[in-house]
Parts: sequence; C-alpha cells; structure tokens
Amino acid sequence: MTMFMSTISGKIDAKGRVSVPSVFRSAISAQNGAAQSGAPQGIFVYPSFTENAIEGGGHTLMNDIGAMVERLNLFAEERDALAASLFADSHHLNFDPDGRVSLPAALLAHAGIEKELCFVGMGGKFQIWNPQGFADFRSKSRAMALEQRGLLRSLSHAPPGGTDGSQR
Amino acid sequence: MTMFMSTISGKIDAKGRVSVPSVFRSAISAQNGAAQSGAPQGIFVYPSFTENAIEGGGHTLMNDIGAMVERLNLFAEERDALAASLFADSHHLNFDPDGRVSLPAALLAHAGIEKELCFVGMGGKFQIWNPQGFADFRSKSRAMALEQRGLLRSLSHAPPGGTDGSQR
DNA sequence: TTGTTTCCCATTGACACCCATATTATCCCG
DNA sequence: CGGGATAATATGGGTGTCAATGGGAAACAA
Repeated sequence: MTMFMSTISGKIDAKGRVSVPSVFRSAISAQNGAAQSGAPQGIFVYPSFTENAIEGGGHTLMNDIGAMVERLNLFAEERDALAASLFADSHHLNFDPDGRVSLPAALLAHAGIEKELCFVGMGGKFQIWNPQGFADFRSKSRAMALEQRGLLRSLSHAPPGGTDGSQR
Repeated sequence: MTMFMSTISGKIDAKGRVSVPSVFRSAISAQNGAAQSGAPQGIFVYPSFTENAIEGGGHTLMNDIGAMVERLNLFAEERDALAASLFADSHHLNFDPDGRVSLPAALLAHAGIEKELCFVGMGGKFQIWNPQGFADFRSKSRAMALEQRGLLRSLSHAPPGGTDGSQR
C-alpha cells in the first residue's frame, strides 16, 4: 500500500497555484487506481477539525469518510447534519497539466497560509500547513508520541526491532 | 528470515550519496519479497525517537508502522499527532543503479552526520550513525549490559544476535 | 472591456542513470 | 600454499531527464 509520508515545503505563486509534490501525486494515482486514463485526477481537501491545517487525500479518503458516516447509527437528521459539516467545506481540486492546484481562499485562511506552506504526509492522508504552525504542532506531537510509546509497543504484535524494544 | 547485522562504515560523496552496504541490500530484497519484478525497491528511513541516529528498514517496517496506527483506537486529535510524528519525518529512498541513496538533510542533521557514517545492523531494522556518536553509544550500552549480567545470563539460551549490540 | 481560469512553454536546478576507476573478496590454477 | 585472474563492490564524475516554478497566451465569466 502506498502511503503519504515526508514533509515537503512549497509556495503559492502569483496566480495562487501550488505544486503538489510529485511523490504525493504518485501516491494519489496509486490510490485512485490509475488504471482509468480519463479518470478525474486531483485531490480532495477540507479544513482539519482539530488543527489549523488543510487536510487532503485521494478518492479513497473521501469514500472512507462517506462510508464512516453511513456506518454510524444515527437518526436521519443527525446524520445529515454530520454529513453537511463534513462535506460542505470539502473541495475537489483538479491538477493543472503540471500537477498544480489552486487552494480555495477559505481553506488558506483556516490554515493561516499566505505564501509559504508545507505538505505533511500522514499515512492515508496528508495535511497542508503554515510552516511555522507545523513546527509548533510537530513539537507538541512529538511530546505526545513519546508519552504513548508504551501504548505503541503493546499494540505492535510483531515489533520489527526484535528484543531491544525501542520503537522509534 | 534474513536480518540486518554487523557494523559497516561508509561516507557521503560530493553529491550526497551513500552506498547502502550490499549485505543490507540483500536483507532488504529478502524483506520486500524481491520476487515482484516491479516491486518498489529502496529503504524507509526516519529519525530515531530515542537516539541521535537515523533508523531504517525495508517495506515491512513501514507497513508494520502503518498497520499499527490503523489499529489505534484514539481520538482523532491523538491519532493525527501520532501519525504526524511517524510519517512526517519518514522518507522513502530509492536505490540508484549502484545501490546508493541520498539521505535527506534533516535526517543527517538529526544524527550529526557530515561525511562519515556507519550502518549498524539491529536485526529487523538498522541504524545510521555518526561514527563517533555510535562509539560513545556503544560504550554506554556495554556498561549497561555489564550491569544487567544477570539478565543476560537468563537469556543465554535465546537465539543469537541478542541485546548486547557487540559486533564486528 | 477587466478579471479569472486553464493550458502551454521556458528556465532552472535537482536528481537519476550511466560509465569509469579503484579497492576488495573469491576462486582457480600452477 | 602462493600468485594471479575474475568477479563483486565501493566510489567518483559526466550528462540527460524530470520536477518545480515563473510567465505568456487563449478560453471563459461577469
């Protein structure tokens, strides 16, 4: 399975375009099953619920979110409300012939992005951050991850590191 | 199963390339199931959480980590933080036709590597160290191992390649 | 018109591929 | 057992290709 990883910085040009890193584009075509030549290529993006960042991914990501909503045992009203809040702020962005997209102004505002930004791989999805904002988030995350090391270790039934127990 | 073992030194050339020792490459193709002709070759690397070293391995290593995150039943916030810590600093590095890779500058900085480095086998994964840093780490490990002699003795019937880290 | 979006092309720079050489390991033969 | 030949690896460097980025021209909207 192909996953989004690494952190790649970029910037928005005078026309509001951003290059989606090529490694991310490959991951997306893998997700979308690049088979269909005429298949609509591009990414889905929406504001992160918990952070000041933009979140995005390929088709499968949006499908998973839809499936999750369906699976929840909610009254029709509640489900509609949830679906609305999930999808209302979501956008499908097409690649231009050079693999660039134009991020909607509302999303840029939510993430506090002016010109500089960075793409952050998170496995099944990715996020787009204001570089400074991500630096802050990262140090917080690292602290949390360290606290959770025991939890991580107990969950990995087949730790790759053998007997030494050190898990990253 | 083939595992990473022994310590091999190398250096970074003017273009930032390093030869991955051939014994490690063999171990990796074994891990990746070299069968697949089109299988993506290369290594996954990320900064060690606990040491000033780079850590790496084959596909299975990253798959295990991904599966681990999937299995976590956390609040979105915690999960994102964890995923960011795990994936944002991870990189997939392709081999050039001669088995070399280019280590990202951020990782080199984390490990304090300029030109000289050494690959250290750790069973299911390996580490890349600044040679001096590893020497220091090893003497510390040895001291610790001595203190734990009782523990070692109780493990003496375990498979070789244990926790003492002595190689070469 | 004016502004916005989409496509296309040009430049730059990084990286991948290829080849050449040096060093080491392995094996065969004398 | 030693010498030499052969293969495999490590390392250095030249060059072509591709990704990123900026800007211009054509389609489209208001």
